[in-house]
Amino acid sequence: MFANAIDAPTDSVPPSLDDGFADDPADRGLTPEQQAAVDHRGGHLLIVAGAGTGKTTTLIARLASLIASGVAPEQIMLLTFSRRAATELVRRAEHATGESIARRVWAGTFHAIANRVLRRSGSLIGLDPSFTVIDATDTADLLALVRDELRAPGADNRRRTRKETMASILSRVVNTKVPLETVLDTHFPWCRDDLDELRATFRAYLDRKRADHVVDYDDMLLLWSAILRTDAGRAVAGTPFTHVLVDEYQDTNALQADILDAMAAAGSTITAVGDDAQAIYGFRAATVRNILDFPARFDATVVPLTINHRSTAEILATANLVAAGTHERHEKVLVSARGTGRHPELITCHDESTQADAVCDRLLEHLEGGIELRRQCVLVRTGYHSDVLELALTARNIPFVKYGGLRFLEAAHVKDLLCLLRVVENPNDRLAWFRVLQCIDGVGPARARRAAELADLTKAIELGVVPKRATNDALLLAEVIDTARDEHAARTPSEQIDVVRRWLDPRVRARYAADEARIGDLDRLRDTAAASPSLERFLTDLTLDPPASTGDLAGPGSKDDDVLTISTIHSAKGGEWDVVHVIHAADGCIPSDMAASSTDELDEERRLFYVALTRARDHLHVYAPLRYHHHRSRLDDAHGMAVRSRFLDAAVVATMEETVAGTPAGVDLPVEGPVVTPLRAIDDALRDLFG
DNA sequence: GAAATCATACTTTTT
DNA sequence: GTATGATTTC
Repeated sequence: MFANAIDAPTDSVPPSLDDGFADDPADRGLTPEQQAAVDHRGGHLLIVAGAGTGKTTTLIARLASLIASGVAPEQIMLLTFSRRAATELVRRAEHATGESIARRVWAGTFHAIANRVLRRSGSLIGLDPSFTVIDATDTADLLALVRDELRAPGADNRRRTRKETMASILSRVVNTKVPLETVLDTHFPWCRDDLDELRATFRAYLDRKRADHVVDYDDMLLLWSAILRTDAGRAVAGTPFTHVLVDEYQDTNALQADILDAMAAAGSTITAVGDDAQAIYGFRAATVRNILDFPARFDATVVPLTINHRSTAEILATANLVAAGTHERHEKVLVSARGTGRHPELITCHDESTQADAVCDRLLEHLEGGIELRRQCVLVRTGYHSDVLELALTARNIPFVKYGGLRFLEAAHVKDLLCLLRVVENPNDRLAWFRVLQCIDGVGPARARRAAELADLTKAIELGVVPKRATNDALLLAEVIDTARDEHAARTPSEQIDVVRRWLDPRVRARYAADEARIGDLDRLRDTAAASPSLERFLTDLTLDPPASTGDLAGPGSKDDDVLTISTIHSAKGGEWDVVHVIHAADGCIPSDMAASSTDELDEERRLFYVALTRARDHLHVYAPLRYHHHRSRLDDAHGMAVRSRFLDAAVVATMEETVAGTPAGVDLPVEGPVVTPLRAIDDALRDLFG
């Protein structure tokens, strides 16, 4: 999955990104409304595409149509939400046009395209083109690092803003262009007292980033936008593109709208596609205003797509009712072109493990009915909601891949390796140095900071920053880095990884538990690196397109197997499945109790639920467990009572078929300990009798 | 003075 | 399972 969609698209087919049509769109006719969107010429265009209305199909057809009417692929920029979507779009457009356009169209996420623009034209604004891209956790780490440096000795020991929170605050400021003080007041009131320290930290962070030739996610957009605001930049990165197509426009932010503004000013015609009812990235400073204001801001033609080709009328009826509860929305009712089918099922489950069993039962029923696992999907609000289910699936030998919620790149040993590689690639990267140096026995934060400041390990050893007993170890590290960096040797990324691992592996084994599994992770990284042309590309691809599923790094083999998909709702955006199982439809899960404090947040949670429901083509099962384990709550280790999701109000439930799994609600069972079904309890009692 | 170790609290969603 | 703060050890 790391192959760059821009330059080297893969042939791998993601589980499902069909959006309205299971077959190739070229084989089907377009509806009149779709055709209108495809044929539009002249000015900017907004396609308001409700769920399942064939948005992707239309976008592909428009892309193909533009090329057919003489637009060179090089003049087209295609901005998508995920790299997976970009790869898939281009692949299908290629099929539709019969031309080899994959290497010619500029297709990718905003961030991936920004990377390409910055590598090429960053020097126009004084950016070293060999910069390193850092991810959100690096941003947080770097913020913590510079804050510690700023902190006066003997300062009070009050609890300070968490580093991840600092990163969120900073990101919101950058992406919304709203002043820090206002952002604190509106979104982070509990950090208000930290205003001064935050201001100073953000300034120091900025200086540090620039000095180290390091670029974070928000910089990618910010600097791209800045380049487009120079005459030279516009000439190189703007004017050459006569058409810019943007997918999922409802989930873009103010900065991204600015970029489109600049592209339009440079002469590009913008086509935006999106659905305000599916805006689910407000937490990342995306704003629905972008899509609502698009027609006025760009003086654009609006073409709505209202015919749903995906779901049965019953599923759509339920989803429409859920959407109707959103406070600020555009009135819009989707009409199904699929005809009638089964009613969505609402399964009230006694508890989490009953829920897991109920899901497995239905999965297998559908499988016997001829619907393969790959045509089914389990959707969750947060990654750990599927923990219990995953155990049950494993126990029943049902294979699955999980999308989203994966923290592979955040595992300590993985970060160790990546930082080591970053040091090889960019000697200025002091955050990477800081981490790498602490892998040396006898070097902690204090020494690491001083040595990182020098950004030169040999010099640090000479100056005695490293304690005597660690000198040999440090010399070995310096040698390994030099060897991997040696340009004359012209090593491949995999070979470079092998070189640094000669030093790193023994330390990973010594330092961490479950060391063989961790070494295995490093092996898999090594293998994926084999596909990258350079270390820089490997590192950049990894941060811009982190492994999204458990299968992404697993290597070949699973491609042809019939595998179930488990996904967070966020990661399922744009996907569709014949059968969809939405689990944990309980208050506190959906909506998440982390996001239930304001109307806006609740509306976003409701849209999230709507997105989940509208992924289903034929069968929709919604599960509401009445008890579940609060893994991470203050009621630690207690089984809490759950209430069915507030989005499942009486009117919505009336459109569904209600069933019960496990012990009916209201029967009092032991709250603690393993919950058993009555039959099992009887059997257990018998077994006791048997002795 | 700095590093290693222990104890405690916290854990949404993602480019 | 991991990040942070306090405590002990080097």
